[in-house]
Amino acid sequence: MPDTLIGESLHQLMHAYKRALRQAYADAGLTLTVSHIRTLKAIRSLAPCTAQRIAQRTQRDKAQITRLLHDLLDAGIIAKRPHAEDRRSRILALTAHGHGVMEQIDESERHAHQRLAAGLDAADLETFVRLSRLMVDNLH
Amino acid sequence: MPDTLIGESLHQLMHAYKRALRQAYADAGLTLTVSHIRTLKAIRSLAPCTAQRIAQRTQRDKAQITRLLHDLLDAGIIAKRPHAEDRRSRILALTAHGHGVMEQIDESERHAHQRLAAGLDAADLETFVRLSRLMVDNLH
DNA sequence: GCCTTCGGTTGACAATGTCAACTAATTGAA
DNA sequence: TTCAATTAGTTGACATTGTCAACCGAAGGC
Repeated sequence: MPDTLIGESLHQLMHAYKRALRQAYADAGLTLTVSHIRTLKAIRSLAPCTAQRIAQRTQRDKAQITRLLHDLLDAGIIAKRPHAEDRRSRILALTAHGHGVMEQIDESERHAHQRLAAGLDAADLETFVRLSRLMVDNLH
Repeated sequence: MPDTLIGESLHQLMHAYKRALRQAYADAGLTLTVSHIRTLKAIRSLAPCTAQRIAQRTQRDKAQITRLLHDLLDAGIIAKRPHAEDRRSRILALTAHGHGVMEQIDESERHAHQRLAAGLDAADLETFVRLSRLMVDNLH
């Protein structure tokens, strides 16, 4: 098994996946980028949460998170309130509007994910995720 | 199995993998980017080949390929010669210097790949690649 | 010969990623 | 209590990666 095969497979899959996502979002009339949407999913999943928590979850640079959050706040998709215990931090959550946007996102991704997983059964998918996780953990 | 789990796993794995690669290249004193190196690997694998072939293999935009090839030609890592049958095209291959650089690249990646695959056996890796390929094909 | 398609180039811009410097807040040790 | 070290988030600057368009000359098909 040549090492390069994993790397190349990953690159190609990532490109293809992102392209599929972008197409799905564009088809749904969503103007948000993959990064914005990924951040929103993290917020939904972690809500209520802080910027730091999102950065940890998504393994992204806090500077990037700040910028993405700024856009999402401006768009009224998320809202912030003070953190009860830490004045440096804010608590973030989806707005009602944001919940609607998330539904659009979920709907638009449905097709992309169905295509991605066509012909793969639940065990395959679970294996893929499990192996991915192992590899991520290996690199941390 | 929530759809978002695959996507999020992929994002995280890709980020981690690229970071590991960049670190490995930097540690080896290589100044080439992940994209340059990926292009070189394609050339080595396909040599002799054309820009178009590389673009196909790596699923990248031909404009990007042109730019990357330009850098690699400038650095003397690859060389070009006329295409026997198509005056629009050139045949590309690694130079002797380029072969040396590739050895450095392989050496530097060794560690990163070992870490990536720690605790995974050959069957796991093969499964990962197989599933990745299936998914890429699904999206094309 | 003519028209369409194609390989590669260049331009322009968007998206994503990294690192540094900074401020204000928090924490923990003395 | 004090103070130094650390931390959450912000801003700046720049690099890397990705997309799409326009273009030119070459190739291919009718």
